[in-house]
Amino acid sequence: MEQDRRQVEAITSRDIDFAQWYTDVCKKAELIDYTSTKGMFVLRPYGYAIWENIQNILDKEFKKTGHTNVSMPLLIPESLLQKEKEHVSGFAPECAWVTMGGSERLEERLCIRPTSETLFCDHWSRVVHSWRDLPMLYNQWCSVLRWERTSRPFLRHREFLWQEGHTIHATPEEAISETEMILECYATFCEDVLAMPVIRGRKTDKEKFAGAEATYTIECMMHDHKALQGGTSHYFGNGFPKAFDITFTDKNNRLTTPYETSWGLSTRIIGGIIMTHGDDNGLVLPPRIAPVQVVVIPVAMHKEGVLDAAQSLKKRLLDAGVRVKLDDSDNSPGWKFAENEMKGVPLRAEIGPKDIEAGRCIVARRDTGEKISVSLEELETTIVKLLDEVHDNMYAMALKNREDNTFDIKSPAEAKAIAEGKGGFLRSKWCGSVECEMAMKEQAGVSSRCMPLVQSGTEGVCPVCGKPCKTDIYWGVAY
RNA sequence: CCGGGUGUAGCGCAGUUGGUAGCGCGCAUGGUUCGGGACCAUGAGGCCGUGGGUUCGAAUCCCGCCACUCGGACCA
Repeated sequence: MEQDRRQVEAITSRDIDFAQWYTDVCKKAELIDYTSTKGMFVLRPYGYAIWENIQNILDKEFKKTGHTNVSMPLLIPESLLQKEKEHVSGFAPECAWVTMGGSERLEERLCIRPTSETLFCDHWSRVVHSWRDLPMLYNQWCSVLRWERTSRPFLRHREFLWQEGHTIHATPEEAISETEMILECYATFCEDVLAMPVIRGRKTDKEKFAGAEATYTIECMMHDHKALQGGTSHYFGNGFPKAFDITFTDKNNRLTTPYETSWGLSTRIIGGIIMTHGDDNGLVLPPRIAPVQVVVIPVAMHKEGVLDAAQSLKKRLLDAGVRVKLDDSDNSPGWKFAENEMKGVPLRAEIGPKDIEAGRCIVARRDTGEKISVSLEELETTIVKLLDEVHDNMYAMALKNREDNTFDIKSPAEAKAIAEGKGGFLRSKWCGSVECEMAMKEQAGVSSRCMPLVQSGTEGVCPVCGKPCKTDIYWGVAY
C-alpha cells in the first residue's frame, strides 16, 4: 500500500511527546510562524481568525456590561512605572526599554508596556474629579511586551495580543463585584464557547498579580494533566489610586480615593484550546470559534453536477449562518480530509455523484470521526444541531479528563507521587501559610493553582503542617 | 540564566579518511485522476545558521556567536 509515501505532514503522537506534538500542531495547522525576532511569532491568517472570533464574542460581552474600548500609549516613562513599588518589582525583570529617540539619547527611558495599569492610573489622575465620573469601565485590545527567557507558541510570547480591562470605582464593594463579574464572564466564555471546563478560584498571596489585593483566576486542565490559567481578574483596592494620587469628591463633598480593578485574557488561551482538545490528527476546534465550521469537499469534482451541488451546499449553509468553506482545490479528496482534520474543522461535508443521486451528503465529525449520512432536505437543521453536539461532546470529554485526573492528597509525598507520575490536579486543605505553600513546591514540585470560589466548608488538616483548617485548594504543575 | 538536542532547497533528511552538494516530499507547467494524504512527463529551486581559525582546499576539523527545540530555574 505504500501508505508512508503519501504521508505528507505526519505529526508527533500526542501521548509519546506532548510538547513536540503541541509545536507540530501549531505549525502544521498553520496557526503560527516563527520570525527573525526571538520569542515573537506571526499569527497566520488561520490562527489570527481564531483570535478575531474570540475578540468578537468577548467584546460584545464587555460592552453589554457597560465597558468601552480605549487606546493607551505603548510606552511608559520609567518614573510612572515606579510609582507603585510592588508592581515595579514584579515587572521590572521583564521590561524592555526604549532609550533612544532618533539619534538622541532620551532624558528618561521608556518602558514598552508589559501591562497598562500605570497608564490608566496616570490618565485617571487627570480626568476623575467627582463621584459622578465613576465608575469608569475601560478595556483595550492591544499587544504587550514581556522579555521572557524562553518562549513557546501561544503559551509564552515576548509580545502577545490580549485585552486588558481596567476599571475604577467609588467603593471597594463595587470594585470587588466587578472583579467577580468579569471572572464569571471569562468562565462562561471558556465553557460555553471554547468547550473548556474551568475551575473558578482565587490565587494565594504568593501567586497573585504584582500590586493586587486579590487575584481571581480560571484554571483549566490540559490533556497532559497540566494546568493552564485561562484568564485573570484583579482587585487592587486603592493602592494604585493612592500611589497615583487619584481622588474624587464624593456625595458628601469629601475628597476620596477610588478603587480599581484590572483583568485580562490573551492569545495564550488559544494554546489552551489546542492542548485541551487536540488529538493525533491535529487540531480540534470548538465549533463556536472555529474560523471554518464546515468544510465542503466535492468528490469526483470533474464529474457533471458535482461542483454545482457542492456550491449549492455551501450557499445554503452560508445562508443558515454557518461559517463554511468549499475546498475546490485540485488536491485529492483524501488529502483534503487530512488537511482539514489537521486544521481542526469541526464538520466535513462530502458530496459526490453517489450522494447527489441519493439526495444526501456525508458529514464527518472531527471530534469523534463518526460519518453521518445527511439528507439534503434537512441539511441546515442537521448541521446546526451537529455543531452543538460537537461542542457538548468536546466539553464532556475535557471535563472527564479533569475529573479522572483530580486527586485528593493528604501529604506532600502523596502529591509528589502523582505529580511525577501521570500528573493532575491535587486537591487538599490548606492552612494559609506561605511556608506550607513553598514546602509543597519543594517537596512535591507543585504550585498552588487556586482556592476554588465554591468551598466545601468542611474541616480538615493542612497536608504539610497538619494544622486543622477549612480552605480547599488545588495544586498542580502549570504552564 | 543552567543543562541536553538540532541547524544542508519550502518541509523531512543523506552527505564516507576534508576535494566544491544529493534523495524523498512539496512547488511550477502539461496531461490522466478523484469516496481517506493519486499518477506520469518536464522544470525551477542551495552564501550547507553565522563569524573567525586550521588547510592548497571546509557542509565536513577547531573556537566563538545566533536561532529553534526539550528539560529545569525564573516568570503570567
